[in-house]
Amino acid sequence: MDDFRWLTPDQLQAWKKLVAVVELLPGVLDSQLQRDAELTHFEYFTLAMLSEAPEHTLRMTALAAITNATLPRLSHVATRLEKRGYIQRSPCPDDRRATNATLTPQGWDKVVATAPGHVTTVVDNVIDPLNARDIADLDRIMTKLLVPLDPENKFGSRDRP
Amino acid sequence: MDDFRWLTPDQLQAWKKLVAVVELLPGVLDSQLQRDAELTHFEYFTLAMLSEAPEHTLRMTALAAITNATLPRLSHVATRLEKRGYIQRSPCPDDRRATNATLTPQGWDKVVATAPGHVTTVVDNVIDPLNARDIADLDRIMTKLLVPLDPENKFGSRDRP
DNA sequence: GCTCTTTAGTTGTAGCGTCAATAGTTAATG
DNA sequence: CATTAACTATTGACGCTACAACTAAAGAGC
Repeated sequence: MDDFRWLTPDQLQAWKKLVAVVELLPGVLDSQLQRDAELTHFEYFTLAMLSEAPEHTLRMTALAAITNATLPRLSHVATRLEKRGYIQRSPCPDDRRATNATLTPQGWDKVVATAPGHVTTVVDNVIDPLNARDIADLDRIMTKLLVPLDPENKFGSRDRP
Repeated sequence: MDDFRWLTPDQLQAWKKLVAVVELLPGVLDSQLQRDAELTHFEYFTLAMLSEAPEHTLRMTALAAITNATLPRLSHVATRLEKRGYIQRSPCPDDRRATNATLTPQGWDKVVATAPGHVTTVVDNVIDPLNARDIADLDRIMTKLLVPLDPENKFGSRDRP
């Protein structure tokens, strides 16, 4: 690490800043949501993805995919969200191995009540500091990064909405 | 979340991709380091920052700053790293409240041995997918994001190296 | 039809991070 | 000076995630 530079100075600098953002951003999102809604960002994002799904329902595997989560992680979170009455799980009729997760009316209300504060946090911390060109560049760069991070596009992160 | 768009489609898309990267990148870094060196990325980064410091020594607060960590987090990590013989803590002579963390020779060896594999992972997942313009854009955008994420520049993330 | 493999999901455990509380030290105020 | 406030660091408890092991059902090969 002393006299041999593995990354160029420009690369190293950009990398360190990316690391800083990756370390700091989750904390900012989590603490606002924890304070205002007693939800982690991942819990909120899970509810939000269900709220955008047809019939507010997705199979666990599909939900894990669009939330970029492993199945065990989602399963634990689903247990907690179900206990709190925000979602309900039911066996899938088509495939008896599968489970459907459905947003309950209370879950919908929770998303509706929580969204404004969360979006404000996102706007303040991510959208407002950037102009239109920055947003376009950010999108382009993140798309490129997701190729190796998610090689099979398993999580569908690179799809258009 | 249905008929009222809080973010424009472009903003929403860029935001979702940033979230995906923030969720996926730590796992990729952690699993390589865990597999090859039994180190978390944060542990490695902590050792690396010490390896670049004068006399391989930093005060806990300063170390927490450049690693973007809270003090309790660093304190726990320091306990583990000290037990494994990679760092040593000693009271600071100048300020009896303060503690200095110093990289041990074994800690230095660990960094030297671990760096190549880690850098390869970074290159494969972050540097190679991007061209020079992307790197410059990434640096510019991350710098802007760090303003609200780290308002007082407490962590020094925006400083030149 | 019967194995063998793959897929879907859950559960338990161990490890890491956050938060609140604490102790000890220094600086600021009157 | 004496008192209060602010800073530095650690600790313990609790919650969340990763990993491995496991159950159960669907598909593949013969």
